[in-house]
Amino acid sequence: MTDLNSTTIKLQTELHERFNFQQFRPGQQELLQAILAGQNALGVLPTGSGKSLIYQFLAPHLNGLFVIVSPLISLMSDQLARIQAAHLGKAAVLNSRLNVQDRRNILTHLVDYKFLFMAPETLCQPQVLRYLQNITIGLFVVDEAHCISSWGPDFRPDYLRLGQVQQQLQPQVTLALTATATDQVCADIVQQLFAQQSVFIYRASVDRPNLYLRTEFVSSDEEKWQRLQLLLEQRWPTLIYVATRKTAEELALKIAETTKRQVAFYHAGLDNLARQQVQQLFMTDQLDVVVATSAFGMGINKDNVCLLVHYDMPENFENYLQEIGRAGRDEQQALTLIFVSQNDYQRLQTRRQLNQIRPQTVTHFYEQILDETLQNSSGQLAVLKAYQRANFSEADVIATLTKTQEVRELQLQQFWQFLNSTTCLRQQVCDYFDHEPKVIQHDALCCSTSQTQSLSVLLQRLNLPTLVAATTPTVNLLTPTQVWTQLFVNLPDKSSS
DNA sequence: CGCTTTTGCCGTATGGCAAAAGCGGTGCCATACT
Repeated sequence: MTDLNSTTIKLQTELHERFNFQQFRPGQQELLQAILAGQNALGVLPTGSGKSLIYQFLAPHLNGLFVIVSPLISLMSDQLARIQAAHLGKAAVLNSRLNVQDRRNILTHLVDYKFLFMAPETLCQPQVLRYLQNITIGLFVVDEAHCISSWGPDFRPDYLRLGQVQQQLQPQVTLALTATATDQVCADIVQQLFAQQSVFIYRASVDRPNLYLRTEFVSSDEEKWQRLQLLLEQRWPTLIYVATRKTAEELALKIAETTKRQVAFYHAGLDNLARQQVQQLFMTDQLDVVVATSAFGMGINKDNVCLLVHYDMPENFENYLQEIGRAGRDEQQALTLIFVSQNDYQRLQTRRQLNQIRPQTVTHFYEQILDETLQNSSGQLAVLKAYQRANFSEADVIATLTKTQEVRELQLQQFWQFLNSTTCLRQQVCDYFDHEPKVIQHDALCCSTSQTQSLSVLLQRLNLPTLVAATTPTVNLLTPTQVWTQLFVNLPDKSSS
């Protein structure tokens, strides 16, 4: 007891002295204590709760290099910049954007570094592994660890190799971090990454009391548009999620033409410059509305989004939670609204069936038989090639994909049931994700099952914070109108494919 | 799967019609090319 208390005080003193924070966010201290005691750990902590502080804090406490696996280059650069700005230790990013010389310099001087960031694809390269196996790894961190479950099977298979890599690297401690994980996803992470090793798990609740969750039933796309217009009368920082790049562009254009909102679209077909411009304009409130695909998300930290609309529904709880989580980061009241349409549900159903990789296709790929499906789908081919690089057997690939497709199907059904249910939506979100049962305060400002009220009445009651007068544009930034021109010039089909 | 959009055919100015095509979103990496 005394020991624990004195450790607590020491940690808090250090937090204050090194980082100038008064106290830990929930989970940080528990995870730190477990790791300092030599335990592997899995932390499920909400976005913005300071996950990266954990490994930053540990730098002076554990010998050896900290290897941090991150899914996106932009996230790596972000973290690198922060560590360098705060002088927390020598740090580097390893990825394909480096030239041969820089890459070799890093790999041959690994002992000089404290933090090394990279994507799983880089980490899994035999050459990289050889260098890493020759030095002491103090901490192995898998950031956004839910990617093991959500991206591993049918998008980025190298995520499935992290467990094997972890065993080869023999780090002193391994830490997995994520913001969203059900019991099943936690089990996946534990099994894939830690196998037989013991793991300390800390899980915070996913509940966000300042988010109002609303379902809005519609029978046509026209009806969506009618209701969206009501929401765009005020100057609220707004994020609209849609299912396709095409819809993103078309809806943004429609909004620009018919409302007073400053708007842009955002999807992965835009080049880096355009993406950065949209992000920056949105961050600085020079854009009111961004219409985006799921490309808009990880690593974008705008805290005052108070209206978040799912114009098209996502295909599962996991994506839904991640996406509504981008509203109300400032703890102010925010409205999240999802259009529920039978058509959209059927579209998702048929698309999922169409796009799944069939066992026969896998067999054809492994036996090098020409397969029509593969010829028509470069995406499927890329996934299979990644599996092959990772030395998966045909049977393993088929088994993994079959299981994943069953899971995806179930996830969609569960999410559809949720949207059509009449019990508290926030309660259901917690029931779905949280490990510990939690009772939600189900008041009038909770969700659309609370009481029937029209959209306009609800908007009055919620009293969302509107933006004040437009901020003065920063020098060198394009004005939104120019962004428009720019974005339409950069339409994806011209440059790619 | 079933619906919408594009293409191809006539044969020569414009449009009508049927057949065919298309049909998602997330990002690493490597390779081959400037």
